Amino acid sequence: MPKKPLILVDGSSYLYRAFHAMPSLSNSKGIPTGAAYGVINMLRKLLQDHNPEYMAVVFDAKGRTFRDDLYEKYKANRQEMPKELASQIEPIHAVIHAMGLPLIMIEGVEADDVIGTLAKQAAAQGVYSLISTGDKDLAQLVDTHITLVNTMTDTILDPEGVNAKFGIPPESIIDYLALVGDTSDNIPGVPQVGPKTAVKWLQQYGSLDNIAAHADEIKGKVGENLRASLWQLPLAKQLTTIKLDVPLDVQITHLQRKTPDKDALIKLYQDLEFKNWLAQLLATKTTETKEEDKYAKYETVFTEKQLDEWLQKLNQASIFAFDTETTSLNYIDARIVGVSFAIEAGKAVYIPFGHDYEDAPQQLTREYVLNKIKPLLENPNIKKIGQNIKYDMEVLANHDIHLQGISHDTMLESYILDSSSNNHNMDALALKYLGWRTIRYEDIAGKGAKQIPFNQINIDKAAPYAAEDADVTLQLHQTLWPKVCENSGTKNVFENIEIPLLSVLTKIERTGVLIDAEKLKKQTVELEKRLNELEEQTFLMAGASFNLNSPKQLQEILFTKLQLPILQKTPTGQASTADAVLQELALNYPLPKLIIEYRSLSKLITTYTKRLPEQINPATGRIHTSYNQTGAATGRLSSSDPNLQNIPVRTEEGRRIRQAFIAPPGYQIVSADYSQIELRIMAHISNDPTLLSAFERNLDIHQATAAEVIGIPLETVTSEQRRSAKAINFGLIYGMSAFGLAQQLGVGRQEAQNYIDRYFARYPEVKVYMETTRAKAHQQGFVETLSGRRLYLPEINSSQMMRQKAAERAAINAPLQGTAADIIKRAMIEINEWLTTEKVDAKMIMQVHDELVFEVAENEVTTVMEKIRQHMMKAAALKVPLLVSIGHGENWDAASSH
DNA sequence: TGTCCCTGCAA
DNA sequence: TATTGCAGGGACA
Repeated sequence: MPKKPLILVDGSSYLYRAFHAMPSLSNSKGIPTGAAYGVINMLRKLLQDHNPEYMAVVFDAKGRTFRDDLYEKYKANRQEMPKELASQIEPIHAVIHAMGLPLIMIEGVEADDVIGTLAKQAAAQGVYSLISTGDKDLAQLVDTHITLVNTMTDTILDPEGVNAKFGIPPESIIDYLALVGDTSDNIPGVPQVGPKTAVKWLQQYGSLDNIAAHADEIKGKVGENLRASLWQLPLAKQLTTIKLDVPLDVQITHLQRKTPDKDALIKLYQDLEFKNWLAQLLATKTTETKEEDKYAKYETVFTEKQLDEWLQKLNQASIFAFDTETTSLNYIDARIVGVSFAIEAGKAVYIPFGHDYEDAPQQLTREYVLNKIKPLLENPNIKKIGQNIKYDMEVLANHDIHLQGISHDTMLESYILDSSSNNHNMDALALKYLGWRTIRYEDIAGKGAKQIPFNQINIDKAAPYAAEDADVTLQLHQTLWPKVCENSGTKNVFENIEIPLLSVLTKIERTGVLIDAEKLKKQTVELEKRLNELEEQTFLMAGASFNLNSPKQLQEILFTKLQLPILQKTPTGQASTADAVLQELALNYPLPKLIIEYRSLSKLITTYTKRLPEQINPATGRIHTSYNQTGAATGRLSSSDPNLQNIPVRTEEGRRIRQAFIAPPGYQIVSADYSQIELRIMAHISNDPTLLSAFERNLDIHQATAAEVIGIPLETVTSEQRRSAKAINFGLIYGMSAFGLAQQLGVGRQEAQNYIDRYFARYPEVKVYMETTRAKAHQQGFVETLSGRRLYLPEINSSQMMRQKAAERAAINAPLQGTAADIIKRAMIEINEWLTTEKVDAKMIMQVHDELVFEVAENEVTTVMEKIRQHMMKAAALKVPLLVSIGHGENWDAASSH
């Protein structure tokens, strides 16, 4: 017989509670997981707190119960279980099984009845029970042997606890429930009798029967209600009474916990994407398997003979994974310290040659190893797999090795499968797809200020880490590649866009951009002078000095000290001091105007004029950005360190910064951008005749839109009307609402709605596109670009309307933004191909979403510009021409045709 | 030192 | 309560 208490879990009550507590949680594929998370979390806590020997998790079975037979309206107003909840039941049951916990469902009764029966059976044998539930109805079961615990709130109810909480003993709970009723179960109770009255009566009369016997004594409307309800109280009592004699096959002794099936749990947590629990599980698993077993098949190469043996194997392989270890994360400064290779899963080699810490063992020299592996890495017929292989290509290029045969990058494989994931690093992928907890860089190099570069790391520590990188990369590829191939669109984008783009980006990044640092420094001095003036004026006007860069202090001055009206709050409830707010306040007060100017100048200085010169690499004299190929869910690139995709352009002072992006002597900057590419894609996809025709006739699209919507001739459109039309055209791309458009235009909601209605009346096929895209997204859970790039929308069927609407807007935007991204990426690949094979004296130096920037030899500018235009135009065949505007000049600003 | 918040730059 | 990004400074743990 059990010594510890028997734990009985009311699974169904937690299921509903968890579902409503976190309805929006879902995994990256949009499968809801909130209820599963809640229930499993509760179970884990229970196991941790009590470590029970005997336990059962009880759920309601499907179908009718005896209560439905007693009372036909029982639970009549309860809605059917939501789809998002129903779909989680199976995984929850699977997890419970994998945890080794007995799971019970009995048809014809509810979970409560099973729990009651088991608890009473246990009590009869002298065994204590702890019932874990969120449902107060079970309080009727509490006695000397039975206690309730709410695992979510950590409250425990024993007989005294019930008395303290309800004011009545457990024996009275049934009577109490019958009096009060239960709307969710559709048990009526006595009208106007709530917890207070029911307790008062029970304290006075002792029981429901005695209350009924004295019903005449109770005065007033409540007394009348009681007398009118008397007939139904016996039934109510029957319904609320938990059955204690359910025929069960199981004995208490059958409820012993079994050993958890860790592999099954790992698989389930992977699917549900419960990363923390997964990591914990793997951590315990790793300590179980001996370290030396895991890394036994990794080799470290110290001799020429060893190297030759590996080279022979690698040269015979058709495909292998490899990784470089370097002195720095900066791809320009990085020097290679060692390389690792893997040809078959589980086996890998690390070849160190640059570890130079004190007492480092004798290694082969860098020159020797690199010379040996160069032909292998440059052989296009031997395919290579990497993780973020762009980085490896760049550092290899630093040593004059030009990687060929790049066929796969596991980071890109992960991205193409799920672009909305924000983490495609190897450790995360290994955990997600292989259930493998890798050695982290921090584990061997330390973190923060104490981190040491790879060349300082002991080879004994570095070798398993480095070899594992190659091994994991290979195994990830083996897992991910079949998934990529499942869908032809996904495979197409991977093979024809993302992989070929790698070499292009490598080249752009390594080339870098030339900056006129002196010009920027001069501008900094000028701007700082003006900034100081503004600061002085502000303090004078505000009557106090404060930190203008601090929104918190500024808010204090504006809204507390000076009592300006609060027009808008930030998402966290603070009074907003954002530009739009200050603009409006500036109409009535002088101070906000100064702050607006201060802010814009401060931004220009700190982010651009001061910062950019600091980011010039001393070795090359140029700025080298990083393009992140997996940064944007829609398929766009992103740029960082520094971000060259948000250089100012809208103001004169901002354009001075672009003037500092210059060409070297004998060269010119050429800038080419797609004109209205997203609207053109919209015309193509929607097939709207009016929109198509406007582009075919090469009209000013905003002017044409204004003419259509207002119903006036093209030439009579005013600039104000054009501005409104431009706002609606942009809004379309973003899946706008009437509210958003109203805000943008500064008009009323109704007026904005009228404007939208008129737009859709003139462009009916655009409306159809919007509606079918929304419907498709809801139905399949993802949207696609013209090339077949997918974007999953996990929240498209969220029960929170806000989230659902946001997902719908993303669904409308993604095919447009994503197709544009696909097109310019194709253009980059074609242009790079042409520049290389024709040995043109021109270099691609930047990409800014719909714009490509080049450095071109002066004497070739005209011909090169024409070629670039041709390549960009034919990067996609749409029903409308892809117009490219192109210009050249001494600097980026001058080259932009504005 | 790391993280969140607010703000603002681009397409 | 319009899409996608990156980054700086302040505030705070």
